Amino acid sequence: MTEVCKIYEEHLDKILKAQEKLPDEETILEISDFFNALGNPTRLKIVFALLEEELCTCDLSNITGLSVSAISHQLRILKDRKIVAYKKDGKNVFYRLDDEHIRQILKIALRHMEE
Amino acid sequence: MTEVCKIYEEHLDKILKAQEKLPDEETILEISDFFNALGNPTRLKIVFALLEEELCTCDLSNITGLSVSAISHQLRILKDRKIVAYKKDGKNVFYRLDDEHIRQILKIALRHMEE
DNA sequence: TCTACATTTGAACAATTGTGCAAATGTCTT
DNA sequence: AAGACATTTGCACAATTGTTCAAATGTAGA
Repeated sequence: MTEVCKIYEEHLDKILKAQEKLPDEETILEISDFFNALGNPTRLKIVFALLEEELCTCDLSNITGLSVSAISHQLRILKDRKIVAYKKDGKNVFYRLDDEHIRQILKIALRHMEE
Repeated sequence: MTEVCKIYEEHLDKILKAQEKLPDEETILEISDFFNALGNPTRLKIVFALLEEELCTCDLSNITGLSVSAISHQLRILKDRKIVAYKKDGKNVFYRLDDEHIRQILKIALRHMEE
């Protein structure tokens, strides 16, 4: 950052208070990573598809029309960010949503969109 | 996409059902844009700062330590995605969260992180 | 062990993104 | 009208991202 604007005396309080209340950098990064995971059409489609029932990589490829490889790469991201969990079954790997929060957030996001 | 894996006979039902239930492309893009807006550290900091009270571009620059220009660019994105609203007051432009859904979603995301 | 197929992985590459800089715009005060 | 300062905007550039391809790995069955 180069440019710095003047701090109004009267804004100083707000600024210090806001800075204090801001979550620390690490928390910010965790939460933004979480939203970022949902902030991509392919990954969001995967998550929506998993709302109903668990599906394997191949199913998700067929559902979305994307290559198995592309799906697998995105599944890794969703897995790392604790949005999906998986279970191996023979040659297949079945993915499911990792917890109830995901469903809640999707529901609110849908409601938010309908305005 | 090049590689396509075989559809299991027994998975065909799941696949068709999932495809049917999937929101249409436009909705997917809208929702992923929404999450994407929150999925960046700078923008998320702005949103957290605005949880308490409305702030102007300059305040947000001071709070985050980023240039006024960088903040302004990110505010435009948050504005376009209906996450923040603004009001002009003389030389200043004050931003605030646009609706209650944002607060709800942040609350759930925080809870999701605490596990 | 060999074959078939599901999945993952790493490299490569185009596309997108986030930031700072400089210039433009807007608004208040003198 | 001129100066001061907040904000926005367009450009440039480095960094990140999403996809494909090719190769590697894993697993079941002949």
